[in-house]
Amino acid sequence: MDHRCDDSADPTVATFRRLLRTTLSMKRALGALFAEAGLTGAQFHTLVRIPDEGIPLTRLAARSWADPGNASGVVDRLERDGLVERRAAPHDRRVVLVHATQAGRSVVSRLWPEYVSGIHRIMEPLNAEEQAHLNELLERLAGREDEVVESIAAATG
Amino acid sequence: MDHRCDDSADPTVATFRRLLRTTLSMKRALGALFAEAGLTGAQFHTLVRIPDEGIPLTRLAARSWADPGNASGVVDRLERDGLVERRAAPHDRRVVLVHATQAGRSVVSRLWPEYVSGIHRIMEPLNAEEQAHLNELLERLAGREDEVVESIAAATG
DNA sequence: TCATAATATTTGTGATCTCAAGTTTCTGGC
DNA sequence: GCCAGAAACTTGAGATCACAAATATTATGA
Repeated sequence: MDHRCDDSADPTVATFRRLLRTTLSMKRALGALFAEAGLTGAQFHTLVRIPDEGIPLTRLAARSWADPGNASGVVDRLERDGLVERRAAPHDRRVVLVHATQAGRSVVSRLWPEYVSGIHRIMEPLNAEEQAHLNELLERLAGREDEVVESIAAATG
Repeated sequence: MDHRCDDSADPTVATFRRLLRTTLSMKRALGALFAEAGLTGAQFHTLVRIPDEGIPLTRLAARSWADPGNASGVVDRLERDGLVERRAAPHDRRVVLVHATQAGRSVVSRLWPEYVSGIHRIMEPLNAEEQAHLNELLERLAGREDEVVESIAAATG
């Protein structure tokens, strides 16, 4: 089926595939960083998005681009490892507020500089102007979806 | 920890996050297309990479950017659904050649045009020149990694 | 007030994914 | 010819992800 389904014949498909491929290899590179600290990428990205005041689980899920059901599991494991705790929300008994523990905060503080420098290393082949251009192109591709998600999240809290 | 870990303060981190975010939403959009045919994205991308002559599983894994262990499971499920079969390789009894069945070929033939048009719809916000530029930027980010993978794969077969 | 719709979370299923063994089968060197 | 080392797969554990069903709670409208 190669003769019929040759994506390299279509530059748009080739670009799309390169987008997936590049992103995947970047995620793998960063994963090694998290692994040193005993975290997964999902756990780090979830933990990092918890504000000091705590946050409803569903809103946390939106902030980390995850399904609420998935976020629940990630929080389970973070809680098991003592990095996070669930507290009841005073105004609404349906809501579970997720808080970072002291341990969780310190893990993030320790990992954050490495995370940033890791990303800088990954993005190094592009200068600031090119990165800005990349950002603009991606922004147009994503459309307005993140604003939508963010507005839903804001309405929830 | 928001005050300390504000990614929007660093344009490089923001761009990186946008890359992850955009790619994720694209994958989700395409997933809906595959679901109609009873396939997952991994299954489609694996199936599509099987040449008519068949291909060793490890090399197929490299072509679909997957771990061999991972690809083995995907092939399990494709085989269960009758889209693929495993055959012994004549020259090396360690090797399992993965072949697409007639059913597998027809699924791909049917899905391929929708796949391509779906990608074109996703990439629509960018014109050809912008897509080419995006491709070039991503290519530089990915470095030479895919050439390396491809060369390893070629040496294997 | 009360039935009903909407929300917030959890739980369960099926599929991936990464990584680390474990098994069988070559290959190269002595 | 024999054995250590490499290669091709498979299998298993732990975690994620997409999705659907179930539960608890709050908000709404007649």
